Amino acid sequence: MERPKAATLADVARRAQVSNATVSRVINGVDVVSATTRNRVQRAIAELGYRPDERARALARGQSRTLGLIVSNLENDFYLDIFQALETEARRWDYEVVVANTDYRTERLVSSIRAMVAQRVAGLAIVVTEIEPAVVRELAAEGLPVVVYDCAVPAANFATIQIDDYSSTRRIVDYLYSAGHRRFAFVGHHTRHEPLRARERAFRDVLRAHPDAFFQIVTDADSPDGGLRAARTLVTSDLAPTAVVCLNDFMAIGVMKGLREAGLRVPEDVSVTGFDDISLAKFASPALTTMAVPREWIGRLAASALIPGAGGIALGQEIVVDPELLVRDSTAPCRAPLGPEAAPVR
Amino acid sequence: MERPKAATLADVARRAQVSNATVSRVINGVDVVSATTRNRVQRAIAELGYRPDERARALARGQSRTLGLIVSNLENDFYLDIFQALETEARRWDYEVVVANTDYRTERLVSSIRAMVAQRVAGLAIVVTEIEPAVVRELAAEGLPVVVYDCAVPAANFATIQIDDYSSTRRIVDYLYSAGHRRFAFVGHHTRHEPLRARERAFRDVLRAHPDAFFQIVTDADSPDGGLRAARTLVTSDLAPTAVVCLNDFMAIGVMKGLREAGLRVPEDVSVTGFDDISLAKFASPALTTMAVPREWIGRLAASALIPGAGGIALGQEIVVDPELLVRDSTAPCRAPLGPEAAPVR
DNA sequence: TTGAAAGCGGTACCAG
DNA sequence: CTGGTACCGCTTTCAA
Repeated sequence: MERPKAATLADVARRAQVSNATVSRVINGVDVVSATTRNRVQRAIAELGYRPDERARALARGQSRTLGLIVSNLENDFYLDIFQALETEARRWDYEVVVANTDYRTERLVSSIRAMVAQRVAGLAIVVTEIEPAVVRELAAEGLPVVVYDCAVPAANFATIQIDDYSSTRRIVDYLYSAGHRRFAFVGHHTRHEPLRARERAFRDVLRAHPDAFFQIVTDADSPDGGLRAARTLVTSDLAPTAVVCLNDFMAIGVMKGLREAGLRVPEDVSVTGFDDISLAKFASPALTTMAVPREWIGRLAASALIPGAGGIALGQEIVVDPELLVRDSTAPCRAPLGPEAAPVR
Repeated sequence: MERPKAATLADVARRAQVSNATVSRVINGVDVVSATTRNRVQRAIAELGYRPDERARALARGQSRTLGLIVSNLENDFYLDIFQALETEARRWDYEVVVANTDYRTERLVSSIRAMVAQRVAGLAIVVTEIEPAVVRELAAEGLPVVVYDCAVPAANFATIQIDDYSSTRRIVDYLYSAGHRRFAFVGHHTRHEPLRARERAFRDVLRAHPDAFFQIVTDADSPDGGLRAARTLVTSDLAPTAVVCLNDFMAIGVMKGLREAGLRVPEDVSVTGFDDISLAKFASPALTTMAVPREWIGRLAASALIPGAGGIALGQEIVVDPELLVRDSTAPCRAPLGPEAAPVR
């Protein structure tokens, strides 16, 4: 039982009694091929169940029609949504897209980039938190069209999509503060990614400006599980925060679970906020107050920036998106007695 | 600003003053190349930033090292988990994997299959609900190694991973019945996929065997949103079910949300069950009682079946997995007064 | 309108 | 141990 190897263009040519060139012509619909010849070829194609080898075509053409996307973690809907949007847009232009998952590991970022380069993708979108200037610099030299999210890289072949993490987070904290909260917690995940650290920084900066506000910061994995563990830490802390600002929705889901486990009600006892507005945010109970990041738009934009003629942002450009605060049911005015019951951490 | 095209093997050969063959040898680590030559070549490779073109390699070798995976919907963690597991296993054997999403549409299944064939993937895993014998039959002729989940296709180049949907669902319903429930609802999604219909059939069969049990069936999209809408239907129905059996966890999340919206408590007022045991099931509130399908294992198995020498199941074989019932917090003994308050539907 | 042939970037067999 | 050289499957001049 040998595996029958697929028919080739030459097989078709032989069967249709024409040259390879002619078969190629009808496949690509170029030149003027006489109707009779065309029919003969098409019949041969059908009879043989012939499918052109895309790899060979790309090789011969010297250009591929596939885009690469590298993300940190598809389990986080934030990344998945970007993938879907990117793919939808790419498909419109008859491009394919291959995804790679880094699991937040720089080594995998590196190997994924290498793999993409080896596949000779037409363009590469990088949306990860573990990005490092050094690894990306290598790409700049490559000359490959690249778009990176939330990480400014100055290079002629790079487009950048930024989001103002700092002021977005300020908006969240301001909102919570004016709702009367004074004891805060920030739940983040380990990362050296500057834009993400900016969320934490904004949190700190806002609260430090208020002499009557106190806060603590806890860090865990970027997952509901991480959020859950973080919440367990929070509930046993002295600060007893009434407002928990989460780095993103993915962790917030776990945080709420952890709070509930401890018998605390959201938002009656504790307010919780997320970031991203993943679709699940709506289904969390209660529905999560969050910052809506337009992932759909970002994905499309990235694709069109990578596809020549798709009218996206030009390489070398930088664009910044502005998220919107969505107040849902996980936040409420503070009902706790004013003033800390304990000393603030940090 | 022209995009500099990547260095080729020939460039390296020229720079290192050796033949193409020798460069190829050091790249592949085959044959014995003298240390000095090897060094010279490696230096040239480094200096040029050379990366072998994988497409060309695959073409020349006559075999690719990438696996294809086609799923219905990556947003449903069930599929995502399979993807991750498959990829993990594939990576172990130095294979890549490309995923395609069909969004439950047969047309996209067809075009995805064509695309995979065109890419000349080494093997293809199909895990979709919209599978149709006709489209798959085309593949059988292709001779491509294929593994399909939950859809028996007799062909020499096909491996099949089955799950006993019927008896698994029976187990769930039996459990609920013995917990005292008598008024049931089944929440499914539109599908002609036989194995999925079997879940509904099992539900029906069990309950029809109990003269004192009543039930209704509602159908919507496979998503939390679909579940939400289904729940809204349920709460306004005359039957007022005390136990809701969902086709899967993805929908169950929405169902619980919908029940809560209507002021019903889970599990005090209504018990809810899912199927799959996606990671979010744990984070739902309350934690979902569900049937654990070993996706991790399925993904690995699929990969190894497709990779020669990986020791997976042989092509032409069929294997059935046995899910396990996980009783968590979304189900409880029935507290409602016995007997239906309305006539059963169907 | 159609065919011959030279690549595209590698691999691998055969000599030397 | 190294070089020469036919391909792999398809595209694309260049002529006919």
